[in-house]
Amino acid sequence: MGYFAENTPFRMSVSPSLNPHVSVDCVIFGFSKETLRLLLIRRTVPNAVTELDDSYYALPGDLVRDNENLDEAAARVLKELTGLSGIFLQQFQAFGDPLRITKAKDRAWLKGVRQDPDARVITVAYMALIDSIKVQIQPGSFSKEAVWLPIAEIPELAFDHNDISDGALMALREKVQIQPIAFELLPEKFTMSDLQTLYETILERDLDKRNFRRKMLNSGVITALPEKQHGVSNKPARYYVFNRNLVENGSLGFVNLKMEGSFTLFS
Amino acid sequence: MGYFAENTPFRMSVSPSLNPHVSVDCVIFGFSKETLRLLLIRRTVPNAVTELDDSYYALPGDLVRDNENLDEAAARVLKELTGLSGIFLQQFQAFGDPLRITKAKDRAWLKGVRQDPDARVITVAYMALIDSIKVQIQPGSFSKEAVWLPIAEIPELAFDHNDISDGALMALREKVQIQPIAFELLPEKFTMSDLQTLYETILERDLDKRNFRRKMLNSGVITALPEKQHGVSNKPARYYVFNRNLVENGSLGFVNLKMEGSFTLFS
DNA sequence: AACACTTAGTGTCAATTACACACTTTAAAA
DNA sequence: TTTTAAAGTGTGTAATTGACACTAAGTGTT
Repeated sequence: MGYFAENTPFRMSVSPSLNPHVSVDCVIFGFSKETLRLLLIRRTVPNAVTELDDSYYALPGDLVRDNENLDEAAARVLKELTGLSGIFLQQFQAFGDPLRITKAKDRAWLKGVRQDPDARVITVAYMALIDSIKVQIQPGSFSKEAVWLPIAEIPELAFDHNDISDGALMALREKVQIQPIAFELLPEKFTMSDLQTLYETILERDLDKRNFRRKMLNSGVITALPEKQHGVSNKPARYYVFNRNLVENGSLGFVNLKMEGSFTLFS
Repeated sequence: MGYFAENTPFRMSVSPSLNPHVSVDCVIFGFSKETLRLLLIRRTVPNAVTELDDSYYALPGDLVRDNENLDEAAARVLKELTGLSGIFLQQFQAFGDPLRITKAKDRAWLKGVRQDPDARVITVAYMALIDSIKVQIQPGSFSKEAVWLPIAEIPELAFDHNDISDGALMALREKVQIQPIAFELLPEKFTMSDLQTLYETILERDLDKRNFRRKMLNSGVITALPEKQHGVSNKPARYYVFNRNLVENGSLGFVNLKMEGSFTLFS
């Protein structure tokens, strides 16, 4: 019925198993010590000949393989680095400036690592939301070293990775106001204060405690547990869980953090 | 200061001027006769040997050139087809399934048109919002024929273009509820009823006339003109214009069509 | 000239939701 | 027993939402 033998996905003309022209990069968000953080890998430039440092940070990423789609490639990168799967991972933007890989340090690294270091590479950027406690950096993955850096302290990164992480942060701020996804950054059980601090951190503004609690509880996205904190030297806080099921089957609407000057249409 | 002569963007090893691995596709929305429409091109399959029709519809798109970024490529495709530039054009998703170009008809077309018809192509999809009156299909562009088809009547398209247009429609529905972009589908001057019908069409639900007017006027996104309709056989409607400046400099918040079950956080 | 037809345009009230605001409770530590 | 620190709780006012039906202003018809 066509040009191929049945069920043979076609793969020709493209080298070993990597597509040398398309990569994925993951902007991995975590939340600890009241700060939003990114998981970055440290690269060492092979036979560094530049006058600059011989190491620098980058977003975890990789070329896309011929037998996987973009989502799969991103999930693979995430899994190889953190050991985790089933994580919130969403494509948010493709970056394809022809000059995105022309910085000297980047080119030195590419020379040591790619067959065709001059090939133009388009990258599809994903953002992942992780409870950073769960992450155990995997040895033997593409980087020896990975670190959680507060978003306020991100240094100059490889390629256009600063653009990408900036874009991810903007996308996160917007999405968090529309869908209840912030929970992905917390452990299963969390206190109301944890949740509020998280929102305040992402949105960079203070929220009223009583109004916040009321909204969250009325909305039905979280359920109170009987359990409370132990061993804290103040009134122990109650634990809550996120109602994943309710949200996923869409029986719940969407979060709607009202912003300055917003307006609303209606039926 | 590096590996290249000053200001020389590097371009090597990649064939003539097209990147054979990355394309852009444009989902071009228009609004006329109270329906949302897509601008599609008709392709003819060269030396059709299949038992199937020898022509079919596709989204306008093209391979990305080596000297342009993704946005530029999309703008070029849009301009070549419609003659328009400066149009609302926003990237919304990359599609990269390895099997996206394996359908028989697609492959027949690729064989007639691409150097390496087997190469895997990732495509970056854009959505454009156009006042369809302004479009004059350009002769000599990559398709002889282009048509506006109501979204309810979109046939089976090339490649994964049905997935792409479905995705665009979903993205449009969401964006329209967050940012005042629907105006891009109307002429500069429009009546309140035009605007309401547009929203109703996109959202597929009825809105209350009086409440709609109140919201739109209070929000400040539109300004009334002194001018009214002429020659209509009923009470002539007032014209309004969209306040592009207000919206673009962000002095205005964002549209917020409230949905079933939504909730709001606050300061 | 009167009337029919069609779409534009307008106001109010009740219910809901937003937002501002301060004190009491509960535990551990001193 | 007192101190310290964070958790947890309620009310009143203002703003917004949403439901609802008639009049106004033109053209076309008789």
